[in-house]
Amino acid sequence: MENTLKATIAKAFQALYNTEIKAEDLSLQSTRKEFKGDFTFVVFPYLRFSKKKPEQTANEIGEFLKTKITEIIGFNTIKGFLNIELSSSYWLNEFNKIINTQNYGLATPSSKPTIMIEYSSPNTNKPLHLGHVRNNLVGYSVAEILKASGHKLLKVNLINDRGIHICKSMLAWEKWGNGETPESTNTKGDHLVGKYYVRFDKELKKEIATLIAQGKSQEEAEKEAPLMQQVQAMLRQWETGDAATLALWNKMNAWVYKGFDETYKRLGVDFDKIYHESETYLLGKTIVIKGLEKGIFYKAEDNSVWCDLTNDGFDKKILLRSDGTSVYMTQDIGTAVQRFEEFDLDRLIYVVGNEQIYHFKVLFKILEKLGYTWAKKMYHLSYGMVELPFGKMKSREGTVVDADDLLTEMEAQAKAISKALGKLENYTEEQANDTFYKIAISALKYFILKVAPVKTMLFNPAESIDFNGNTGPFILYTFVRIKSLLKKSELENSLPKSVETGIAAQETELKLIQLISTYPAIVQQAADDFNHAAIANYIYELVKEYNHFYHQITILKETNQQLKQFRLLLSQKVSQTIESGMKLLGINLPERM
RNA sequence: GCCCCCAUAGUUCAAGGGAUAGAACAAGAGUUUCCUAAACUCUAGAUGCAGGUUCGAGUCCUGCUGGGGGCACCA
Repeated sequence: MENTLKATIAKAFQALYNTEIKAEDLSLQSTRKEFKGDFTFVVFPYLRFSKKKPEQTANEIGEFLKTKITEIIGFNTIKGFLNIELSSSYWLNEFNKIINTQNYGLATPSSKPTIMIEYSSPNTNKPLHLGHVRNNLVGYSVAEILKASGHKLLKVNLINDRGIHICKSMLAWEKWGNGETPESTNTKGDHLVGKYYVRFDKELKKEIATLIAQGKSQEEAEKEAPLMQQVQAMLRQWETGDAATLALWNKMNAWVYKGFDETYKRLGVDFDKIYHESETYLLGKTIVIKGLEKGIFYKAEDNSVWCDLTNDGFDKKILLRSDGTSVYMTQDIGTAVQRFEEFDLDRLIYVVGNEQIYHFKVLFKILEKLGYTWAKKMYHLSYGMVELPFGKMKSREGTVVDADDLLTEMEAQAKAISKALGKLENYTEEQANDTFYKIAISALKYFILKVAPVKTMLFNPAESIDFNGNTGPFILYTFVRIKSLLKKSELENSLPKSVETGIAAQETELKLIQLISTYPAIVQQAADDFNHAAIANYIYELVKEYNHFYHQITILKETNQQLKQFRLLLSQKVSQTIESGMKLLGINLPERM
């Protein structure tokens, strides 16, 4: 219909004002809800062709459209806005098309090229906190949205399993651990390792304070602290492949992986491939050396290798240390090359926090300088920090919101509310717990994903477990109410495949059809913008409109069978659209709550 | 010092250059002989400042203010 309207408007310009305008250059928008109409055409930009007043121009075009398109039952013009009103039979006909479309709103799977998306990328020295949760949820959701838009997706995780940070936990465990294990302490492995990371930091600070008291400067003290010296020695031992160090490293990392797996499972995220930094950190060196030979990079007097980006708006960037070892950038160059060699990728998306914007700009620029044409296919999907009402999250200081604790707390809250409302009677304990989990995880995911990725967001733990308002549980509630309605109707599986387009549909019903009809475009837009918040906001709008409908319109007691069936079909399609959209956010829905 | 991002009701978030800037929470007032009241209805309340571009600016440009982040032989 939008295309028909545009084509006809173009014809109107030809017929009325003798002006050639391409139909695809015209833009239509949905009429805002405070005005009557379905689609709106803004005439202001075209007044130079009509040479008439806005309202007159709009009226003339409106009249032209009305005579050409039978579905138009009327129009109104307010200033330069032409609001086109379509008949209810048009919308009911649209509805019939929609309910007979398989996987409505989703493009054919794998009909578009492959996209690789890297997300999560945790360090193995501490458990996941709220910042990681945002990363995981954003990465997973964007992957689902891109899949829905037709792309084939490769979800990958690069685990940062080596370096000084994990050595800190290892050293602290050796010194003060007394052989503790996850089993002996009944602690998740990542939490146990994190405990020693915090311990290391605490002990190091003590040493530094002592040295400063003895007259050293801050800088000297940090360098000379015995713990610092020891941990650096440990990293060197790791790099030379010292058996005992590697054994400890393997043992503690295994604890962490087991813990991460539990958290990933609980968050409902997964990966098609996992990379470990311990296996990739040497990559890139030969590429850098080749670049050096080609004169793209240069060597400093001390033998360190650099890339001069001062003509590209960046600084100079070191690529190999004077001792010949790699840095973070070197590794990223290597893994990028490896990935494009291994897979035929249309895009490579990195979901990484916005503190690394500069790093990725430099990475992409260096790859471009090296002559890789695929460098322009790389994209850094950055997201803002998660802030807390009481200050910053610092894992070394223990001021974090731990991912596992948060989920547990939210499940308890869901349970308390359900109990207080007397819901879920005659559910088994297992069924009830599954429902509490679904409610809690929906609250967390929706809370985070309704905010656009670029924004720094504030996470208030007290408010986040409030299940009223624009929240996941609010959407879940609407969904289960529809489920209950369909069940009670006893017609769920015997509804017709179409409705009579002559029935008297109410305004709220037509509004719902209209909203559902925009779903495919919303999915596409969200995919183009990598923006899960567009999906979240859309579902919320749909749910609000449905709740309005639900309160205003009688369904099961409607005596007109055609109307009753239509309302049930409409409810069913709304529930399916909610389910489809929520799946793109990684949220599964319960049957009852 | 240089660079990047953000700035919208008391608070947390919306708004593909378009109309009277939407919600939610918090505040106040209502709605259950009726399909799940975790709902619905109503009231009050906002574009940091100064210019510019445009028929039209929360949105684009410039400057300023405020907040965050980045500029390591760390990752």
